[in-house]
Amino acid sequence: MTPAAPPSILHVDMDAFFAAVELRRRPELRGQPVVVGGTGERGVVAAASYEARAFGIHSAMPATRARRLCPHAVFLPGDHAHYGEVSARVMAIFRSMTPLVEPISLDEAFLDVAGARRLHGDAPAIAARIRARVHEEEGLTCSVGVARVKFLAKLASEAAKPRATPRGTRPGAGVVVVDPGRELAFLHPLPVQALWGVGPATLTRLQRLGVRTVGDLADLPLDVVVANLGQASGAHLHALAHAVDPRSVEPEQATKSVGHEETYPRDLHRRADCELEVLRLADAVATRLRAAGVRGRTVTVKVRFGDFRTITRSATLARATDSAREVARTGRRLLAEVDTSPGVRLLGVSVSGLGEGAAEQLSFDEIADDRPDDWRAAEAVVDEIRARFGSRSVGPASLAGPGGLRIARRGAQQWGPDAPERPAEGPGGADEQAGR
DNA sequence: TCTGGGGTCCTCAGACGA
DNA sequence: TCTGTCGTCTGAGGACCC
Repeated sequence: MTPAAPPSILHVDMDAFFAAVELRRRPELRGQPVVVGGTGERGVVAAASYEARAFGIHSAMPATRARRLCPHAVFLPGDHAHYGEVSARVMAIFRSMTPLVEPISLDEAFLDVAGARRLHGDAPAIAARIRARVHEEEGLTCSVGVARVKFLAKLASEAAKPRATPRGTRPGAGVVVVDPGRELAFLHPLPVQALWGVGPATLTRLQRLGVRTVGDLADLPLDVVVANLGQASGAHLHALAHAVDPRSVEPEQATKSVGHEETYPRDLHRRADCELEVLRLADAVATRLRAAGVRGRTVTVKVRFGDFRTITRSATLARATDSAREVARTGRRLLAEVDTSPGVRLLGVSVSGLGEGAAEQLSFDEIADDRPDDWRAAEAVVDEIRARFGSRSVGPASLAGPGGLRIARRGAQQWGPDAPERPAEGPGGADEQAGR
């Protein structure tokens, strides 16, 4: 029997990332409960310091509830641009150890270090080295899981994390290694919702089958799991329960859709307001498509009503586009099918079916359009002006108001609308430095 | 308790052409 | 010409992730 290959997949997860970055900027807040996220009534928590977690606050919790749980916590609006900069430096540390880095989000990534052993040592040694460098160079802490496959590495990093308790923060192991010989012993006692892909709906179905732990799921016959969860999810989760995960670390992931959505502090009732918002969102999405050098064929409009009922309407164009005018026109056409009078809480616009922007063929619609090349040239000029003078320097005339242009930007409202008392961001904000 | 934003993937139903 | 089947595409919605 050949010995099992040593584990070489790392999952690195920054500890309370956004909160930790804020504490680094504001050391006077250390030791206090700090909550980062949307500050308005409809905001949610993006990250909570371990002191805040001791009060039961966690990410994705409505901000209003977090305030009730800990009224004396310091609530900070998120700064997506800054977190992105810090994240890029942390990812660079990972890439200095191995080129096989798959970022999952700003604060976590998978690494395959099988080819880095000769240079940097075995996987646990590399994990320890990464933790030390992230701390030395960025003043931040992270937890690392090491295993033979991705999802076990992810569960291991979770096990390595510090824990918030009412009596204070209990430090974590920092690095947890799941050796091939003890994978099932590590995995099977865990609650089944620990598996990636088991959310509230799947958990309910599994509980109906009497499944509580990953081990319970592993004991079920495959056909029973598939019959209850569907072919794809059923087979996938059943495999995970047996510690089988064929997914490799993929450094290059092509974007499949680009979207922008926004929850409003107050529901929108007037159709004209909704149409204007669709224009804003379409402008933001098209700008990002052009920046990425891609075009898409399917335009989707998402509408969430005041009662949280959510619908989508989509249309596939004859040819791919990156034009704000075309995305907005399609978006408005889709919006026309929707009765907005009950009140609209959220609007979103996204473009999918993406491909490289080079090849194109004019459609009949476009040939009939008034000089499409002029529009394309105009939008290219808009991109150039924004790159030099900031995103609010130029935009559709209908978005101009007393406070200047209302331009949507990625991450600007990541965690819900801001509280009304927060001063409006003027020219010279973080975004204005971008593209220099 | 009242639920963000940016994504991916899956399922299902209906339309349509071969 | 009509009907049934199959595969593919499209649209809508749901579940899940961070």
